[in-house]
Amino acid sequence: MITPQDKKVLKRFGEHLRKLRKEKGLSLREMSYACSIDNSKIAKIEKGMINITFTTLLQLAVALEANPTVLLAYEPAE
Amino acid sequence: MITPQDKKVLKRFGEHLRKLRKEKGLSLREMSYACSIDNSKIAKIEKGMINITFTTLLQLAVALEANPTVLLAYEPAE
DNA sequence: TTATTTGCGGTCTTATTAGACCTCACACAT
DNA sequence: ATGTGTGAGGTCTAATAAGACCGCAAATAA
Repeated sequence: MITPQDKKVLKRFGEHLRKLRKEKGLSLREMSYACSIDNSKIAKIEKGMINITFTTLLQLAVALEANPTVLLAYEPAE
Repeated sequence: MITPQDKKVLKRFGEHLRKLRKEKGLSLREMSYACSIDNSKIAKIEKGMINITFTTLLQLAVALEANPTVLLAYEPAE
């Protein structure tokens, strides 16, 4: 069950991910290629539409060439 | 699809989680109570049997009273 | 011994992710 | 105007996480 609370959390994470991707100068399709995740899926993640799994989280880190912890290093929803 | 590679990754994460739980001095049931995740599920996570979602990851951090990044701060499988 | 706790694994249903593909509108350059 | 890249969503199937419950064997306590 995906609670309204979760929605906010996922949305916040999505914003963070988007920021990281932009900083890295990647387009959705470029990032898609870099981590083998469909670009439409990445867009959904950034929009907080899906609750990604652990392995997907690590894949994203690969594309960003960053330590996975970076993906969780952000201010939670205020 | 859950590849053999993923299996290793999840197993490694499970070991790390288990270590964190032990350090915190929690039993599976205590932790279960602390984050509202069924104890049988936590056992499976520690055994690397399931690929948890983002929100579940955050829930685990709650039980450990730790920053979510701590859950990803470990040496990946060698 | 007896009782309690603990880790662990199985089962079942439902909700949802994964994964692949497609379409569209918009911007910008050619 | 034509082509290209981009963000954003929609659709479909198969795989699987979520969630809740149960039972058991070994360890621990009483």
